[in-house]
Amino acid sequence: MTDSNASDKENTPSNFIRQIIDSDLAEGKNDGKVATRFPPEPNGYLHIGHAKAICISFGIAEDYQGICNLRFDDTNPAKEEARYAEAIKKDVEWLGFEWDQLHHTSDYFQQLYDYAEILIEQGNAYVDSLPADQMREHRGTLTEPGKNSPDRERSVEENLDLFRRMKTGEFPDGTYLLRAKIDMASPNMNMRDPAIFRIKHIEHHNTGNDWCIYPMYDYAHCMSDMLEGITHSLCTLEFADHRALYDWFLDNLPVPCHPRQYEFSRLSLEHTVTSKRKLNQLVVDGTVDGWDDPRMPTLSGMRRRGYSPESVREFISKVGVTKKSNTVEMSLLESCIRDDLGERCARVMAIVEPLKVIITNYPEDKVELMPAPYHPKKPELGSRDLAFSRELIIDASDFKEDANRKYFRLKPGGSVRLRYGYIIDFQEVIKDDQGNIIELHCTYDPDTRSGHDKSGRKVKGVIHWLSAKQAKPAQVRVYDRLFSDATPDVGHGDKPFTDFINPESKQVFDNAWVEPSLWDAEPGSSYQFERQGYFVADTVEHLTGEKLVFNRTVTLRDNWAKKS
RNA sequence: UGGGACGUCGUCAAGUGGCAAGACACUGGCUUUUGAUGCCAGCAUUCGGAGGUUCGAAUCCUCCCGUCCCAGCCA
Repeated sequence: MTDSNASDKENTPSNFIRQIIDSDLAEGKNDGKVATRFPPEPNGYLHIGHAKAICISFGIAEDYQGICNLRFDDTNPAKEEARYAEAIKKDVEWLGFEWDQLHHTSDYFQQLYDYAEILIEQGNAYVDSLPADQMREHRGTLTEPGKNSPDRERSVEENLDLFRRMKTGEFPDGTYLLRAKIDMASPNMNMRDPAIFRIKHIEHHNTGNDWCIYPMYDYAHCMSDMLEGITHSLCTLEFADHRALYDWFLDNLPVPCHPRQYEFSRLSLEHTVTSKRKLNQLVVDGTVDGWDDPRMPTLSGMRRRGYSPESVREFISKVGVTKKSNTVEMSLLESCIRDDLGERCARVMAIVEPLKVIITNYPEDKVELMPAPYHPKKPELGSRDLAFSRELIIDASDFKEDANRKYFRLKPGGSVRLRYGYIIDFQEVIKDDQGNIIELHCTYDPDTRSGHDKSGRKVKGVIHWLSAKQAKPAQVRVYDRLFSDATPDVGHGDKPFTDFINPESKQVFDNAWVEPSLWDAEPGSSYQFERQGYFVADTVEHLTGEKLVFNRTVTLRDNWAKKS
């Protein structure tokens, strides 16, 4: 490693933003410093798209030995709440990042106000009394220039007087508006005399009733970046048109530095939606059980689903950073979590849909202990003994009455190996009056005990199982994609995205059973249920040693299921 | 119809004038007491299209086509 700027850079794929920073550093800009920020509005929960923004800004700060601030962009008290800010902090920390400074845009309200007076004194801002609807008419359209407001040539003295009276609360909401005086004919709509401060007689979660005028995003954002000494202000593509305005404020005001804004494309994921408004709708409509429902692409939902922060960061790294609109396949995310969990999770036995199996040639009260390692490739994870007895439970899907040759689990006339146990041979299927399968009768082959096989028998199928008497009851929730369509909110004309909700996105199994070792499972701990997938003990409803509740994070890859 | 941005494998994505990385997905095969994992192999004669410049173009130029974003006193 000869590059002095980088600590971990070689582990992170480069991208156009890092190339810009590299060349800025090479030119000696910003005294060789790199400062970024993550500026969420505390009006909702963070989702996987925000994870990308977080990883980019915090990741760059880490790799270039710079700083990254967390800043709550709280300029609209009508929508923001302190509880969201708390949730956001938790999510950022969960992802494994530490902010350098914690700020609120509202901390800068006084400075923002003072700079606005300078703008007025310069003749670069004016107080407008145009009602909202007329202002819209004056703005023009995408192809037609706008018209100047009648108040545009108000004197500096009058503007200053009005602005100060706006601040003191003399006027009701919507009566006056401070606007930048730029160009009503600009082809860039953002430059047609944009609003700087509006009147809102609303209590702010951070500043209380100190203010009744609040700055707009475009003004507050560039100025906050400047006040914090941000060097690279990284945001998503839809703000590209705002860059001209971002620069206009900084170019016209007497400021000590001029941060540069760069835009990257937002992340979209197949079979879900990433828009706070739509996610909120799912919560409000009761489609999901809350912002942290394991089906939600929110970070709190993914956490509850069992995604690890490492897997999310790996996913974001693999997705890359470009300016191209993109929609990533769910399979990439799933492969990241399988990789991570597969490496470190204990393998355990669990039965989601039980089917009783009686081993007819096994003594009534006999119990044998079968040693079973927790991980096939990591002996250091240890092992436990599984009880084997006359009455067993297997998964209903591991028996099929009319199975073809390709099906090599249990079937009439067939044999199967019980993992870490014996080979059993099918004898009889027992049904009730309605023809429902009640239980299976099988015999075991004493010569086939796992690790002590004297029979030389080879069977193709291996299934997981539990001894009925020792097993612990559990609830298992099986989650699947929230939407059946890959892009529920794109390309469906007038059809709302809610038309594509997957009715089977959540299945609850109340009669599930797990091996005794899971009695001690802590909330939030992950396991591989052998042959099924990765599951996590629910952080809300799972009670260690009392009530077991597991959520399916992701299935195991299953080539056989795909083919059939 | 104005402005901004973008078009490289099914999905992401390297590539910055010298002869198309990688990942996921997919398809074969080997190993396997998880139909898992692991391993091996295959998978863009072509970069939205058409011209042009050049010994040489995904990279430079011209025109065309397509997609996304912008008309909040939201961020």
